[in-house]
Amino acid sequence: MNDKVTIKTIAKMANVSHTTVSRALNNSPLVKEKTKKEIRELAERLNYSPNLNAKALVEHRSFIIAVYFTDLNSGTSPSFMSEMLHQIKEMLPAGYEIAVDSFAGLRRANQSINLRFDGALVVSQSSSDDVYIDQLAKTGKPVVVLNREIERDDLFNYASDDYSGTVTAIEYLLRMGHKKIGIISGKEEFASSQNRLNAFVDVLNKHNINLNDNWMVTGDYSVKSGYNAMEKILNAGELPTCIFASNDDMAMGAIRACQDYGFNVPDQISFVGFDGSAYSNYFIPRLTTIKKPMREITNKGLKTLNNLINNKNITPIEFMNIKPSLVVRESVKKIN
Amino acid sequence: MNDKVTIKTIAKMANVSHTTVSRALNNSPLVKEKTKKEIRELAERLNYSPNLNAKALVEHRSFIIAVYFTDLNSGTSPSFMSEMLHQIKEMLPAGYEIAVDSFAGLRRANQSINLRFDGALVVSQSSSDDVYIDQLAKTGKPVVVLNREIERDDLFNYASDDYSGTVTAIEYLLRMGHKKIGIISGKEEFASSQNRLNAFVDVLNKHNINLNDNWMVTGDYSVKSGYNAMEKILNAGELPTCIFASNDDMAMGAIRACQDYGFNVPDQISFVGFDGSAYSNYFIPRLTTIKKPMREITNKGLKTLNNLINNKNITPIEFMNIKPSLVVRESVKKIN
DNA sequence: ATGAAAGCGCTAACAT
DNA sequence: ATGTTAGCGCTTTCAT
Repeated sequence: MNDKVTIKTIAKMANVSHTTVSRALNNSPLVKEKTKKEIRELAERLNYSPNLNAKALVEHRSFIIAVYFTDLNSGTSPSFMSEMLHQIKEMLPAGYEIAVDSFAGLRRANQSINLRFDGALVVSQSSSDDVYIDQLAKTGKPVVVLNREIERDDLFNYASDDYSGTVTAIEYLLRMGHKKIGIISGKEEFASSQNRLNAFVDVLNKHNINLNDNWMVTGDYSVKSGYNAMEKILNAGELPTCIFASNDDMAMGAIRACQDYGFNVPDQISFVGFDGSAYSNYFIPRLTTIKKPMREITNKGLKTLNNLINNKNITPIEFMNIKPSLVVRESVKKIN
Repeated sequence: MNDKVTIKTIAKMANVSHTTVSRALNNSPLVKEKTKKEIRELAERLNYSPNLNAKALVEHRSFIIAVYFTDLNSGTSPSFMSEMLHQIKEMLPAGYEIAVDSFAGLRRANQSINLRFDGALVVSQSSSDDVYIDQLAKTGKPVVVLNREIERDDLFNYASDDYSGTVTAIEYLLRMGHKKIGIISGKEEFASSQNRLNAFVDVLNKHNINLNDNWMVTGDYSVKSGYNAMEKILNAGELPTCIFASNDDMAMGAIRACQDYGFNVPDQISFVGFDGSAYSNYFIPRLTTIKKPMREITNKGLKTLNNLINNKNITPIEFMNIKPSLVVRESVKKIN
């Protein structure tokens, strides 16, 4: 255990002041090349690694990027989360850590946000996040909100256009001849659920198609909730010819329920999901779905955050609603 | 923006020294209750929040728990990862951050481990992690390795017993009358793949059942790789009556392939998976699988790490291989 | 091109 | 019960 090699250790060995060591290690032009080289070699040999706490204290930055999710164990699909973290980590400059946390966790523990971060990336699902987003914004540090449209114009914000994605889905169903259309909604407090539900209602209204209350049920975005929701529909009398599920996980659960109750998908009941999850293409039947533009959203967000942190920010605050796309596979049957 | 409220700000306002403020805020018994109360109220009112960098510098700890995965975008199943992070976050004392990182990321960027952490939790899949685990161990700080059995006895280590789990699976298949058994292995460099493959071979040998090379293929734990692997088996001539897939994701991909090639599962080909993933119970057919004891592993690991960090450690270093359990569902058919 | 000294915000001896 | 002082490891004036 090489006990605490600091710049002073190196300074002594190199017969220079610790100031010079600091400058050399930070590649300051003020230090002679020869000296720099010596010091660097020494640092390498001693396995020196700077004390980030000290550096952070004096530089007023922490080398930490906070990544907040609405909740870590529900609502946010695991594959979304892991892809997100991977992408963030890859795009971040070396030396930065990502601190993962959730607003739901803070709420449960009655805590406030941690103030030690240089920039925050919020993957928001619910307007209940707003109080925390506000706390983050008040720090004056760079904050970028992803995934959900927020009602403030002082923060960069990139989201997927859930409304238009749902319109695309429902219009596709109509084109395929469906008129009896049901919906399995997601968590009621999630903006995405609300937007998708609103779009669903609007499109059917626009086409003068009656809404059947029995065919409109609510889940919580989990596979199991999709299963339960579908059971309700299956037990309610007349059946719809197709279901729009607010996400792929619930669609899969619901299709499972159809199978258990002896209904063939898509012959008797068709399904459209939402997300474009990794499993959707391998499910039986392969799921027709609306693919969320995750990569684009994350990419945009991280570029912006990096710029903000490095003060390379010239662009004004921007909001972008990125359009998802329809992926046609096997779970929707064309009917006359 | 309340610019930098420090203990000195509070000290001045309360007409005490900053030391007293520090003590009061840390609930030292040396401070009079009345003074404490005043100071606390003042802190609250001023929205004071301690500078963790300063605190970390002087206390020689950082309030950061490092969580390392082998890779963030492959090998580690997303649902495993998100459940893990959730559990970790819930069990951690308030004020701690979790810094998520991956060894694969470090390798790609040619970086070393970050030294700013009070304890590290390693979710290891591969022996290629060992070089980094060694770096972590050398810091002398608490390190707990999860998920994979490591070949050193100076670190706490909790893993799932992949070998025995696979034995259970294969013996179940034999009991169900199967003799023509194939395997789809996971990433070759992953210990879990090797252990599962070894157990597979050993059990069949023990029962004097021939190994058929055509029925032994390798994937990479992804759904897609399961699909591709199964295609190979399907195209290779005589078919096995069942397949042991090294994880659920590959099983699902493989079943998808069977479906596409017109084979019924489980009537023509049976399947056993491994993991007990969230989707396995909703797949069609519901997947019979070996459930990894994730929760137990994570729980054990975190308790130990917490104890280690708080020096409550009396137990000697321990290694535990926790046994997984068979979950019988619908993907295995009994044959005469 | 290099060094001396100050200070970031906090805790901890060591007074009193 | 409270204050004074020093110091954690680093960067940054200000000298030289």
